[in-house]
Amino acid sequence: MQLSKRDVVDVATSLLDDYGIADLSMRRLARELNVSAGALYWHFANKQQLLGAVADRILQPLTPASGNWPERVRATCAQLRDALLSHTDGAELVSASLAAGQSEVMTAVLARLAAAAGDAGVASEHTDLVARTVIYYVLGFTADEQSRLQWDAAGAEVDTTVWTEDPNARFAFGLRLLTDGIAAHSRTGS
Amino acid sequence: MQLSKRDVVDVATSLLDDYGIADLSMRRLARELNVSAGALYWHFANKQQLLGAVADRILQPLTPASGNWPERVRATCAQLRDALLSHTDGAELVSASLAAGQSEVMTAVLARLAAAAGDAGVASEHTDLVARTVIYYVLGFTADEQSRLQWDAAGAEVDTTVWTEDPNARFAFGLRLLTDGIAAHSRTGS
DNA sequence: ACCTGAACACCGTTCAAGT
DNA sequence: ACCTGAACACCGTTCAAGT
Repeated sequence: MQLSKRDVVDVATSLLDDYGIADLSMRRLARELNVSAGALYWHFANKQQLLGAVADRILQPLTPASGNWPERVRATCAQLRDALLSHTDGAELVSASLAAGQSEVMTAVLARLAAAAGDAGVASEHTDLVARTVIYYVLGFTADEQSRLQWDAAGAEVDTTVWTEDPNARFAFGLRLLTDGIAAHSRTGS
Repeated sequence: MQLSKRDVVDVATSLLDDYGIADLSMRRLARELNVSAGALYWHFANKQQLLGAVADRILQPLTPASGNWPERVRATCAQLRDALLSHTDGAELVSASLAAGQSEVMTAVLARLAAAAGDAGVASEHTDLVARTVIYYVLGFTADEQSRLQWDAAGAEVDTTVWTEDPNARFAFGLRLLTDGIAAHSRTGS
């Protein structure tokens, strides 16, 4: 049976879920697919591009939100965080793909957030930066949260000093900071 | 001559500056130091820890700022960004070390920002999150900026679509979003 | 068009043995 | 105490050759 891009990405995703990003190698993926490592390079130019396709698979569940701009920002960020938390090292993988410019879905999400910023009254030359700032927050927060969750699941007694509050509430609080900041920059208020 | 931790970190930093993080390997570093690769493991438990030491070296120039809380936040962020931009892949390296919890200086910076948030009137159970949110922004923004700069220096015609504005002004604008958001959460106003 | 097999040029980490 | 040398178990990528 011939190898399809879809098969490759599916198996890569399950490898990611089971063993994490550090063990997601081209050679191991090829072995899992019963194919030689070189075969993957017929379908993908390099590993970065393959990881970008996995990132897009992870981000598939994201759909455009409706409502006023703060609702749309909150919904988009919540969807993004949920998608990242659904896969081992999801935040790390998507961050890397964003940095490499290899995720098309991420580009669409950025555009969605920039449009919301525009509706908030942010000047057009700044909407992209506002969108990126929101994304930096979601990726940073979720990468942190996920590494703690995974450490924890691995049986370590993570310091619970002041980390007692519900992660959802913490996430919402940090996001509120950003939406309040955006509102302060708008011509019309929230 | 005996190998000292300082020598190792110094040479690692110059290797980083000259060839980037992808080429900063334990074996290459050992070669540069005229030592076997195994020797490094007498001084550092693993690569992550060594990279943490390099991160701390990069962050050495950071000093506690003075002034009212928004001034301290701005100064700290400006210092951080400057330090990151002074070394090839600086933002990427420090981000990784922060995630791994291997940078002591980063812990100190976080504490500084949390204190500023406290002065802004943020409730004590949220100051750490506010500090982290600011750090996510600086690291995200600077990693973006640096990858564009380095792509550019490598001779590529990066799309200059709406990217025309001064990076310093863009950085300040995004940071303003955050400080405005913090001010909105304070009991006392800015 | 799609894939294999072998090669190239590397990795991080460990550890017995040496000085 | 500090380091070497060799080994273990891997990497990403290329490319002539096969079907």
